[in-house]
Amino acid sequence: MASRPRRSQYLPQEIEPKWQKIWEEHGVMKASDGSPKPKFYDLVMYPYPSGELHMGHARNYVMGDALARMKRMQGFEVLHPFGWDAFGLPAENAAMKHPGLHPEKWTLDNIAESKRDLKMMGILYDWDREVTSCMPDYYRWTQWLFLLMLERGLAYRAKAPVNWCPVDKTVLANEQVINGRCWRHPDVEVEKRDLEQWFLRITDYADRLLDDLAALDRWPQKVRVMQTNWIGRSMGAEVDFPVDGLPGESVRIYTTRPDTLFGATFMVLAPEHPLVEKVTTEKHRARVRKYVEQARKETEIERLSTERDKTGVGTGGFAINPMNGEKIPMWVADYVLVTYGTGAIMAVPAHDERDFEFAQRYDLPIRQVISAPGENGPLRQAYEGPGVLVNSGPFNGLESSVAFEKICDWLESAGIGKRSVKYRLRDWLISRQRYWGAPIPVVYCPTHGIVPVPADQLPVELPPEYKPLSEQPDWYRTTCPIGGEEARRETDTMDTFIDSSWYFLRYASPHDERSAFDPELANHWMAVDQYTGGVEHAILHLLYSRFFTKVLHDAGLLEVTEPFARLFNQGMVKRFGQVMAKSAGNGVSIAQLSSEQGADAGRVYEMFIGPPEEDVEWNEAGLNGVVKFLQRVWRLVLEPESIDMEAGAVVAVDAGVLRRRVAQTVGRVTEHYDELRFNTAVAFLMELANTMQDYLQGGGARDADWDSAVRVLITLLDPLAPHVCEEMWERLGEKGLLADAPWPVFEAAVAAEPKVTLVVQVAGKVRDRLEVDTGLSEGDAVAAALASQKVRGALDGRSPSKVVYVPDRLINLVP
RNA sequence: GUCGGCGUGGCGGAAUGGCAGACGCGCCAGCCUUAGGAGCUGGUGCCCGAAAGGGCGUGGAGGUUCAAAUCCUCUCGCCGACACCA
Repeated sequence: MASRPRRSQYLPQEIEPKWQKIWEEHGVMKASDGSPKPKFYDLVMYPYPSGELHMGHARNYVMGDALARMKRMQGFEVLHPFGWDAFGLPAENAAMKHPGLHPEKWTLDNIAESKRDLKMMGILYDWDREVTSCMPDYYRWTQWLFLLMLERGLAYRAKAPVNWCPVDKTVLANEQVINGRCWRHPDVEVEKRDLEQWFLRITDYADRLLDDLAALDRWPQKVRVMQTNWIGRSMGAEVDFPVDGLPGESVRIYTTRPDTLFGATFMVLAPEHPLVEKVTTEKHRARVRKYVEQARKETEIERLSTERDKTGVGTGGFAINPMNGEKIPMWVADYVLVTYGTGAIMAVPAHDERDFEFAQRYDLPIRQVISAPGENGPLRQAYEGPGVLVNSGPFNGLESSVAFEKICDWLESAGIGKRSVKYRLRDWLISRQRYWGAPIPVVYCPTHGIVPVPADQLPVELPPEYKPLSEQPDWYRTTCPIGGEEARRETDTMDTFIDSSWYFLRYASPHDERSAFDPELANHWMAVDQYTGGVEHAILHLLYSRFFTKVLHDAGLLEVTEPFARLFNQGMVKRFGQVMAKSAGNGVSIAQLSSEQGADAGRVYEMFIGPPEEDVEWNEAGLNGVVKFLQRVWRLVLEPESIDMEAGAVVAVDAGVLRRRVAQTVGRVTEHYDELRFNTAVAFLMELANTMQDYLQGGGARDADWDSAVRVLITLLDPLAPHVCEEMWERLGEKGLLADAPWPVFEAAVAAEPKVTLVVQVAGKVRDRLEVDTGLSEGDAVAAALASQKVRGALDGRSPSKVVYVPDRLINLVP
């Protein structure tokens, strides 16, 4: 140990646990429902409880925490809750791997571990409001919401093709099918089975889910585009094509290009289309059956691949094009999907790439009906653009967009077709043949059919034994709630995305035993003011939550129609070029960081490392830089006399410059925190620290200006490095967060830019400086300057080689 | 293929029409020191120059503007999402 007096350093290992304990004892982040303060709902996506956390997980929690702390200091009543998306497959996998381990135990153990790490990072949540989706007091209300959907006609049962493992006798998720085989039995081919499944009618809300996106102007553009594409609304027409030789029979097709109807040279039915058998002639029957059988076996993924050549078979049957009475051959091909539109299309090879490819392969006729600019002679590829109609009888000469409307009018008046809107969004299949989920609360009664479990009998609790519900007769045997007959419970559980579609409402009244949420409290806290989480949820979770919110609004239980006012997707943390993950073995453990550089350093570093929406690479050297910064702040605040003054500062910072820097920092840091631009906020704090150091080294007095700089520095840094800041407050003999240290306000008098200066330079020689009133925009200020006598004189008829607009604050900061 | 995003020093990145490279890392030189992965000072885009100073510079090519990393057109490269939706 050195005997020379050391500069003091703070020891995170000592002060961090100390403050974490104090915060917990004082319930610092508990949200009060009846507070007169304006509310701020700061939410991070609740995670799947995966156990020990690393710094990859920490990034968005630190962002959420920093914002919560700032908003609290700004006088908001902050709701910053946390919970666990606790149902799901990983728990079942763990249970299968370790016989005797129950998914619930595994899950709750993981939660305890994760929770410890969050606390170790100094993240403050209102733990009184913690929700855990796998607990009966939560899933009871998930079940209640299902019943609400059922009551409102939004839940229904229908047959759907599913992946079935014949050995496990269960349905598999798409992710569990590997090369057409069961993930747990690599020798066993997965079967496609049509099974009765539960669906939610999200398509009823397609228009509203799409149209309301426009109002979400504080969502990333990217997410709105993704949702728009996912919903995929298209405008077109349905048209009936009579089947030749089968009077009264017709095939309905859907097209977005009714203006190309005269170019239909064949028709294609999806293999599953109900009329395939009927229109097929005897001669073609065997081949068609074989093709249909083959198509059924293929997975969705194989079928939808564009890489693949299109295949199909002729049925021998013909349809009549209602526009011109022409007989066109009917084909069956798997590039037409039974689940979209009407499951049948008219093929217009001249104006559709896919039809063109198919026509070429099977030598089917191609007839151009839209003139392509600069093209004559036979088309070498499909022309999908707009143009003037040709070969289209009475509609020749019309522009395609006009023809679209005229032909639709004609179809409607002739009664053979109508305008139609279609979506690519499908209804939401929510039943899962899994144990670890919320049981779907219905009973099958031989007399009364599907009977919802009465709300006062909820929850339908999971049986204690971990075993498929369909193999637990003691559990599923029950009586009909209506007539008391012997009945059977639904043995499917719900998709975990249902759990997460409403958890943000439960936080408003987490212990309510009479309802899923107290409408009054939910209306008080909603909408979420800031929602932060990974972009991987850009579609599913965010779309489902929007759907649930709208349904609850329609049911009169919620005022808002959108749950999340502002959305932010943080980037991922990488190390050694890979995303930090337990499986990759490259995670920086929170426990270890905490015992070495400290949680504060980790927090500040992770915010400083790069733009919050970008992926960033963790590196130790950068972390050490932040450690140095925090230690420097510690010395500036607590022992400024230790700052070496011998060298003297070359740039003398006087009190005026210091004051100005302080005011500027308050303004910029506040603004950047609000926009979650933490990387630049940290840079501004470092600049302030640099200026303060220059001030001391230039012999600046430790007077009121200095004290105010110190106070501002600690306050602004507090949301990111709360432990060390609280410790500094205490050592200065002042109150910190616990006493609601107010957030500094940008002092308008100093902040305002009273003037700007234009520096005019001609040929690098002639210079002039001109002060311009503020109130003028930059462009106007420059124009005014260029028009002024003073500048005109300096220019002497030449044009300026350089005009620089310098805001006053910069001129004063940079001598 | 379609849609979206991004290209700036040795590195992470600032600057969203107004001093390009803030802030940090790294590196160079020096200081201090019972020596140390500590602290302090100065330097650090590239080229010419002893310096003063000058020239060039935000993937590339054009354009708009007094002024462009920023806006527009084309182009090259990387990343992401969707992917036969008729």
